[in-house]
Amino acid sequence: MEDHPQSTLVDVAREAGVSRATVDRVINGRPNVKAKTVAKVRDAMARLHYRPDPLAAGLARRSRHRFCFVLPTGTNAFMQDLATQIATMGDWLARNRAFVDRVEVDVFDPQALATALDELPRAYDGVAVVALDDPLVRASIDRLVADDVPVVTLISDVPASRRLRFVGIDNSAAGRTAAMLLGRFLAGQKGAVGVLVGSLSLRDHMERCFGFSQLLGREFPGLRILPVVEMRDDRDLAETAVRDLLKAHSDLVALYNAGAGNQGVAAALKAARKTPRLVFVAHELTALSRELLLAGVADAVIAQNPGHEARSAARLLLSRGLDEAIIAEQERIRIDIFLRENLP
Amino acid sequence: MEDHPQSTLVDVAREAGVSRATVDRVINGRPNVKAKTVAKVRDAMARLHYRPDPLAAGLARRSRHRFCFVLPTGTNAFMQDLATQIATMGDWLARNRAFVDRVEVDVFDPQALATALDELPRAYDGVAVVALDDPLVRASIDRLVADDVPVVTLISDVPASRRLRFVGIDNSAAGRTAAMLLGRFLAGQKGAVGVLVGSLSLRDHMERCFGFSQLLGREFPGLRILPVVEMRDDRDLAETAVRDLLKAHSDLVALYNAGAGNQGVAAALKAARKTPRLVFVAHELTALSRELLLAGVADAVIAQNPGHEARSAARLLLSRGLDEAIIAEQERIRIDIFLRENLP
DNA sequence: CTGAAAGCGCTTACAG
DNA sequence: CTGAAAGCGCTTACAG
Repeated sequence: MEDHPQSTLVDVAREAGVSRATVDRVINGRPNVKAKTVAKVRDAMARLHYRPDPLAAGLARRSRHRFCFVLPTGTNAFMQDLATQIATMGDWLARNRAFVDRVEVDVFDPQALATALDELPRAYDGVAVVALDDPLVRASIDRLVADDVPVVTLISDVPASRRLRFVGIDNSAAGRTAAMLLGRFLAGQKGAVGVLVGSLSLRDHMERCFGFSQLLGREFPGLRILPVVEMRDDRDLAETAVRDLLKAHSDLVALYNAGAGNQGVAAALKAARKTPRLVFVAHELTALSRELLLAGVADAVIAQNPGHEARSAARLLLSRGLDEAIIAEQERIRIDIFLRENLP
Repeated sequence: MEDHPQSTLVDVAREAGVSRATVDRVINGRPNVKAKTVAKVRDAMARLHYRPDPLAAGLARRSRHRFCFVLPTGTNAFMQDLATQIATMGDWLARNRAFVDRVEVDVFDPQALATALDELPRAYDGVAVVALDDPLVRASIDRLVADDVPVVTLISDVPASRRLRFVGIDNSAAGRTAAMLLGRFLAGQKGAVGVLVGSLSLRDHMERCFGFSQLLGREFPGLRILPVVEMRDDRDLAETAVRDLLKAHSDLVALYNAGAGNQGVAAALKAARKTPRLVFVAHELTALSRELLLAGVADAVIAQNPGHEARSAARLLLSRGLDEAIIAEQERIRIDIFLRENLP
């Protein structure tokens, strides 16, 4: 059992022959200390292997962290899950003197999102936003950052903005993953593949499509990708879209839904009663997609973990406020693949 | 922007008309307080929405947490990764006044592991152990727990023991997942399937085999599972095993390695140059398995995240020491599926 | 059964 | 440029 002796700031002060206030100045890089004194203190710190206690510092500073999470309105199951996860981490955050507010905005309206961001009190110590890649939104994010409010983008990125970081998955890779599974599950079958998205002006949906087409085209030449259908993540529009695809293409063998609205897709597939079943790959683990997987309607679900993403966003903002290092590996959001067998 | 006013213990003392020491007694359930006083304090706490500050409490208590992680010796890449991840969280732990030591033992020797556990200083505030499901080991774990040292099992469980919790994946489900992927990738092809493990007396390997056979037998009747080969996670033994399988079964179409030693499997597959390629599913994401995936030698890798597991074990032990709640969802270890396309 | 006082390791005015 | 003193929110002996 190893020893872990901790020397304190007082020990360093004594060793260096200065006061605690001076040691504090050196540790925190505050001004007005003679270079010679700085050196003395640094030496003492090194000799004693001093490691400051950030918890005590936080207490003395009475520091609090207020964060704001900006989420899209609506009943999308994934976003609801995300909201729940944010609420769930409240206790943990409170223990770290951190608090999060939530704001909801229409995700399909860049102007509304930009305004919401502009109206955010600059007293916030950090903002996490499910963004829209739009010049207006980008400008609003940059204004926040200019006002010294760190911003992380969540789920959907605005790469050109000055956000601290993007918390989400590589959506092109997610699309490629979907294509690989779908292609291999079809195993040589030839035919048409339908692709649905909420909107091609949503960066994440667009990137999934891109990755999907890219890989399918390269690896599975027997499969023909049909023109992408936008259905605004609406289950009725999705249902109609799938019905139309089935009607128009008798050789339809598979479906990839890069957006929400799986309820509609499932309804159309059920009504069609095609044999052999179409291969169907969807996104996000929800009560519904889980059911579809168990029922054998969906073959695979590509997912990201909203709990992980919420905590990661909070940790990043917190680490910024506390000036602490992060564990990079912990903040990498993975592309999850779920089959019926590895459902959590 | 919401307000988050915090009342302190002093506020509660004033409101209840008692001293801080008494409030402290009530908060922490210490004895020697009149029921009436307890009630007064409770009321005041409720009125002020008082929430104790665990960081300040930790400071005043000068509490430190010493944990010990007991890992298998050897050069197994996954275990090395686990060791690295444990080291990586040192900084974060230190900030929380926690420290971890590491002990290494031969994983194939129950007696050695039991002795190592018995010899662990009872001053530890928690132990995480990559266990062996053996009566000797179980008894040693139970002795630790009896001595008031909480234990979590890591990666491989001892379900009958009194361990606080198991940090790892559901290995039967992992085996089923492997079977599902392998079966679907074969897509109707008939033939023999080879299965390798390190040892059937390792609970995790055994459970993977079990899940694998169960699902393959049920869902893919065209595939014939060959008798399981034990190769002690040794690359040379693994290579020989695969060579033998290839020689003995001309209809071998797929391979599942539930253990380590993928290097040997890959070498044998390479030497055989069979067309069409065998479908090969392996476990754990390592430098090698990643390469095999990229090279198209392995079709899928079933994995667990050692960084997540190390942090989860530490969080569980820490939450025990601090008497704090955990976020259950965060401590669930997922069965990861990696294809070439979603490699991190 | 209860409280006054000192202290945990650091920071913050304030004085010089 | 530097230090003495008070304080962050809680706990710990000790006294009564």
